Amino acid sequence: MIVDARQSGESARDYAYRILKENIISTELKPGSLVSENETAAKLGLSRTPVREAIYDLAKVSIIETIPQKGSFVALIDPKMVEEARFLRKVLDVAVIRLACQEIDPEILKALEDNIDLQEFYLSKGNAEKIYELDNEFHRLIYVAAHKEIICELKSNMLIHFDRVRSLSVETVRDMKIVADHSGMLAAIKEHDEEKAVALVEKHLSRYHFDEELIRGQFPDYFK
Amino acid sequence: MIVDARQSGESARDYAYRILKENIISTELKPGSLVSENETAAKLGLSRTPVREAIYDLAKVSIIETIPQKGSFVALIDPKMVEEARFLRKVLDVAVIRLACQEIDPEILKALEDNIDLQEFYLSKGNAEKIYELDNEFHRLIYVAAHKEIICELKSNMLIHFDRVRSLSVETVRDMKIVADHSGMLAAIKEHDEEKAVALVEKHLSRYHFDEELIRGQFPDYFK
DNA sequence: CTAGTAATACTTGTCTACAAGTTCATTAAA
DNA sequence: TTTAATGAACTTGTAGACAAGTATTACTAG
Repeated sequence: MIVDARQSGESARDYAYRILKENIISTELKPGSLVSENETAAKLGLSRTPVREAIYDLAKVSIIETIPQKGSFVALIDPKMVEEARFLRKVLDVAVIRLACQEIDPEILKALEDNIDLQEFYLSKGNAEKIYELDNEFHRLIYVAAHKEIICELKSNMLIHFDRVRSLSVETVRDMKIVADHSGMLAAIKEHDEEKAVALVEKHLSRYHFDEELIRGQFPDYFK
Repeated sequence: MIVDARQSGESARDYAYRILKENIISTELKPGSLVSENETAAKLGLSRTPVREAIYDLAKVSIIETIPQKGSFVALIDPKMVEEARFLRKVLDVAVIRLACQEIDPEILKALEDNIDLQEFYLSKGNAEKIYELDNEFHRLIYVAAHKEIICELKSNMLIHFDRVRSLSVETVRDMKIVADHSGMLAAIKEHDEEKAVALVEKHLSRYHFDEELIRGQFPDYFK
């Protein structure tokens, strides 16, 4: 497990959650592997309590399965679960961008514009990691524009299933297209053009195709 | 706080969660009131740990607000939050019933039919509480039909905001209409008629109108 | 050598104790 | 009387111990 430092102001629980989530998405913690509360607590320099809470959070969206008196295990990749995550994201993203098209706060609009400027900057630098972060933030801002922050949070938790298979996929160079998609969405929001925005969201999501057979061929043990 | 007995096979954590949720929805635990971990644990005959975990779960959907070293408080009614819950329910219910219309397992269909028979039975008996339970179960079954169980769970958690204001509303006699709505939805699913089903879902949800001014007039202290 | 059993080393579930911070009431001083 | 300080009684955050259950391993009996 890769453990980076605890950020200032981060509670023990949040710290444990962040580290576990990162390691699950990257499959540094392999699907099916045991995540012991004691062992994790020791590695993070915490007691069991906050670690236990973080594990429980992850279990709530079935990315960890806890079996009483046996252990907590990173869930095997379950195509059904990946589909639930994909479905949730699509349904909510579409519904939320419709709201954003209807009315948007100038401040949020500014934040979206700044975000895209940064995306283009890092695209020219070829910094994929930064684009990944900005991508997440861009979509979150649309939820903020629609005043649906809690829903965004719920979605994020579920998205772990999706992000994990994404991280296993061969990363083709598609950052350019992603940034262009975002640009188009922002334009649609400015023009209050719901249909255009929705079409773009759907196109955008289609770029993250889950090629189950391919990944299953490479990592058969990771699957349910 | 009204505490009924712990069910067999129910973990301490689940028990605490269930009791707290019921008391929050019924406003037996008043908006703004303190929910002390120690006090709750004592009342339920548990230790702090499982109670703490239950409180944390509720805090995740902002129905409880925990302030470190100060306390955990039942959230005041926040119309924004009620709206987020309503929005989530509508968007998901619509998306999910579309899937159910496309394809439905005969077993689930049977369960839906049985459920409606029971609804009609209890309607004739005038048993509102049973209808409430069957109502929840009916909608859950549609999620099961669409293979979206986890999403259903996430929605349920958020719905607490919605259910709480619903429980504060004067209960007009509308059970009849609700049961009829369900009947219509089932028919639409059988006929694979998506548009009809969606129209019914939207009509159905419109019956749960949140009359903010009315409730605010009656319980001004409960609001944010 | 094999089969069964007992010990052991794990796991999570729960409980209790302590640490750190907030609030509020009481008390003492001006 | 008013005001400021102090301490008691709360709160949650974290830590660690014990209980109960499981799986493995080593050992003993046949």
